[in-house]
Amino acid sequence: MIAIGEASRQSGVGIETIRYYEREGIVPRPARALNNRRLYSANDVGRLRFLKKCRDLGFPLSDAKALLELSEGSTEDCRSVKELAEAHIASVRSKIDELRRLERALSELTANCDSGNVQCPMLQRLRTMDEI
Amino acid sequence: MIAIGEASRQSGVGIETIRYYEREGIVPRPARALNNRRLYSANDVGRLRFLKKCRDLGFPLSDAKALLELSEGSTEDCRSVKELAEAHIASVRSKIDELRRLERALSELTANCDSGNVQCPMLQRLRTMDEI
DNA sequence: ATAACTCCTGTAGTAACTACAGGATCAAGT
DNA sequence: ACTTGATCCTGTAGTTACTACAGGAGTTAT
Repeated sequence: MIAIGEASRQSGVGIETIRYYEREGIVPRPARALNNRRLYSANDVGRLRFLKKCRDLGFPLSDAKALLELSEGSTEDCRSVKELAEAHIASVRSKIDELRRLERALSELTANCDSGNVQCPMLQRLRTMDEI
Repeated sequence: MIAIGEASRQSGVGIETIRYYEREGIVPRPARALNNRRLYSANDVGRLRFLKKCRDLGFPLSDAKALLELSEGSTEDCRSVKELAEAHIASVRSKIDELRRLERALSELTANCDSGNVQCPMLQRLRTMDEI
């Protein structure tokens, strides 16, 4: 059983974040030492690592929590997992599309923007354009 | 001079958001009618529309504010505008790259995830994988 | 013994809004 | 004149997922 700092090091989840997950009920309350300090098992650290990976993959915390629960269920409901993951993939793809449109719009805006102008063409377009 | 609801309609910026921008000093305080209601000029609406476009383009509000101020200066500093815009383009591009990597990782994770499994391969990988 | 470290609780701050609560005022219809 | 519904006001709290203290207590190393 290790202290919170070591659990943080081993899982990659910040100390404050671990306590936050506990407050929010994302992870169960860990054991406590006699001096009231939190004590984490290897299992607890595994949970934190799992959450870290989900968050790194961009899943919202609510999804990460759901995946963790699915992962701890007796029979893992693969379909639910896949549904969550595919919804997330779709949202990632639509974000990519959106950002690509943005990138193009921005590139066009800056194309004529040379220093030395008194009237900046980019600002002018921003003032007058109708839609992005 | 129009009321806040009409300014909201004409600019596309929500009523609460307009008041928020006022509180935050992003836009100047508008005139007030005798009954204390806010009154917006065409100029005020123009400012809101400008901010809306910047936000739609993904500029953080602080950048949107800076661009608005540049846009209202006597000589528009095109170089400052371009710098802001190019930094933003760079951040958009890096977000796109990140999301692409994410998309690939997610696609791989779900590839073997067929319903009916008792052990979900995606969850297993999430439990054991080292890095995303 | 003292310094430096880690831990505790609890609160507040971040970005950019959004959603009320509780009340005042206004416009339109009867 | 009166009522109904829309709009407006201020002020506060909630959202997401943390992050950063403040102020105190216990632990470890020299």
